[in-house]
Amino acid sequence: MTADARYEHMAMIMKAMAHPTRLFILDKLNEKEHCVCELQEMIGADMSTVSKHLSVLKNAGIIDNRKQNNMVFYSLLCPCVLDFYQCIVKIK
Amino acid sequence: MTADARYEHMAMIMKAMAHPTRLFILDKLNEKEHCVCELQEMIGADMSTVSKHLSVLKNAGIIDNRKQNNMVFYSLLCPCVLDFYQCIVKIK
DNA sequence: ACAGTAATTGGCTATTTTGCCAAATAGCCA
DNA sequence: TGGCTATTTGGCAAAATAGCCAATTACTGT
Repeated sequence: MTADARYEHMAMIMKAMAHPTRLFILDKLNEKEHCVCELQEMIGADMSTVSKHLSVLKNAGIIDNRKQNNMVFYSLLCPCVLDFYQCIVKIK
Repeated sequence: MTADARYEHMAMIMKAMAHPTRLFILDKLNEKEHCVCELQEMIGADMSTVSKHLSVLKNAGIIDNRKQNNMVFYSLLCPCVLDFYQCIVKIK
């Protein structure tokens, strides 16, 4: 993997996280898995909007999902992404 | 600071980092400070483009600068932002 | 099969981001 | 002052992103 490709890959993952709603979602999934409707309730946006946020995180490889009955539960694959929070609070 | 404001703030900082060129810049500044012209040489883009990338990082509070003669040297304020790299390489 | 709930997808518009060029600013040296 | 280099800023067009609505898919229970 070239250096360029590595920066592209990292940027893709960071871009996936770089949204207030998606950071909120990651925080919630760090506690336990949630279905889309639970997250929608907490966020208050349209369900399609929440679903699209989730697919951004899934495409980046940060979260995964499983189907149960007619619901889809999402879970956090890499809890380490949240370690970043400690660094960020030190900024400014 | 409300939870919403915290997510906004974190997203702003992550968005500032979420670009291949800006991640490259942070990597270089982690070794030592650099002037804009040195970074431009390494990156190969227009100097105005590099300057704008730098101002995005500066506005986010991640880097700082100092003037020396007619050059501007940039330096990394929060090396901890690079700790994130170790987490990202584990993804996918 | 039918109705109901959960989720995703397509389409659309508004907003933001990106990166170039050109112009403006600032500091150096002769 | 004038010319040179380094940097920033404004403006613009292309591309990406966000979030809503409507339509579709999928699974449940009757």
